[in-house]
Amino acid sequence: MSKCEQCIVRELSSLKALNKDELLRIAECKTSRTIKKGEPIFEEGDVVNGVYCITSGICKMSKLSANGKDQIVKLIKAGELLGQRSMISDEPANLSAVALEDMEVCFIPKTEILTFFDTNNQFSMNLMKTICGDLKETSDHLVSISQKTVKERLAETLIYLQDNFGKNPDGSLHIQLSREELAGMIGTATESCIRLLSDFNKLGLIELSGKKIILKDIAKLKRIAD
Amino acid sequence: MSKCEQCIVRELSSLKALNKDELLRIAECKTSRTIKKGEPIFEEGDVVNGVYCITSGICKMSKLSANGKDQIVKLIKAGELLGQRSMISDEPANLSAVALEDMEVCFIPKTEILTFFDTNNQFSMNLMKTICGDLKETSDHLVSISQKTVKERLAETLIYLQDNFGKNPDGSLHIQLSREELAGMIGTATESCIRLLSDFNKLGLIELSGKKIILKDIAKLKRIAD
DNA sequence: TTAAAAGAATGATAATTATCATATAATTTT
DNA sequence: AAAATTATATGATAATTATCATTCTTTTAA
Repeated sequence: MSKCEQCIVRELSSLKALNKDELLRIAECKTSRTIKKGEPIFEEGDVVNGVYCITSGICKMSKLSANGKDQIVKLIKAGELLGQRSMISDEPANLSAVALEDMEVCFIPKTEILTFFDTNNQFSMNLMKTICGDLKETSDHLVSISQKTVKERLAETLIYLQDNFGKNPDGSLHIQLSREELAGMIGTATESCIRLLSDFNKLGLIELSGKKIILKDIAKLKRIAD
Repeated sequence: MSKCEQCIVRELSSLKALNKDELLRIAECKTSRTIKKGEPIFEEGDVVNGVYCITSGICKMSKLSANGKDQIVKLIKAGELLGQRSMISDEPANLSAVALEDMEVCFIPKTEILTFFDTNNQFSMNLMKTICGDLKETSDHLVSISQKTVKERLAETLIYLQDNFGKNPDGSLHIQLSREELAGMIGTATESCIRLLSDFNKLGLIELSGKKIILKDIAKLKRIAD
């Protein structure tokens, strides 16, 4: 079992405030797990007694609405923590976390995290700032969904995906979302999403080849997104 | 100047974790202010170097979108704190806070709050839980705006307003929102909101008399809201 | 390798929602 | 109290978005 010292999560998340001793304690109590693409890490309503460190891979956090559609609230990638919110609130998970590609995660029990919270001020401040950042992002997302058209949101989302998850050597978006998932991100019907992608394609803003999406004219996409 | 001990904010917010000494320190450094209905406490982009305790009144937190519409993200009432998020993130305010009725607020400087954060674990845990609660609420709001129709959201919002802000002796909603503001809460055009209120009125779900809204059939409203 | 299943694309159409115009009511100002 | 301003209401219409049906394509499984 690795000692967590070289871990990307340690480098990027609130855990960067932990010292060697604290990291050793985590290394001893953590459990690692592999999650295949499409599988859940946890689901809405599950009691998650700790946090997951994402060592590799990407997952979506989504909520099933009454009409059967899955709204994607957030994407999470390697280096981030998962399940902080429900651990702190002491509530079952509000969202499901499902792998978008194969993942490696480590689970750290709640008791351990709460000890750090009490004894390491920098850690608790980091955790706090992360959650505050999430809150700001979610508020902005809310305003965007509420006030922008589907077309604007699609353009905005495509740019977001490229900026945050990068592109493959061939220039296509690295993150692999089905049309249904992309629709679930922007909050629209799958067909509407597909139609607009076709439009963007015809206008030369993007290029579609199979599942792959290549952004061709980012300036124009940005102008559409506002 | 009051000593904060009897204050409703002390009773309801994260500040309940503070002891007498800590309350005295706040009492000494706080500044009180009256805000008239319609006036801002702070605006999007302002640097807010502390938090506001809401002693009385209600305010809306909103964000102006590119198309000139004001999206209301959250309502805040007496007993709550304002500006925690941007204080922790160390960023300018992401939302504007505008009084919906005359308000009394006390301002506590950031330095003071951060001292408590470092020295009083219960306080920092409370603050954390509050922000986590906000995050959950905002996520749920996001899913609702994204997946529900305007009609469903209107019904949902009317019930929310009555549940959280109560009703007057005549049975009307206590909180006074203009049609434009109500539209800004549910994320729709003012005219659409007015039209649906008329429909609800004709169906006997609510009663409109001037600005006042009386909920007549909560069960049916709930059924519409899902 | 072929059959079956799932995903993507497109057309036709309906439903929802926004916009513009205008009328009426309420509130504020003079 | 009258005039002016603002808020609310409603009609007509346009734009956006969803839904259902169907075809084509890709992936998965037999």
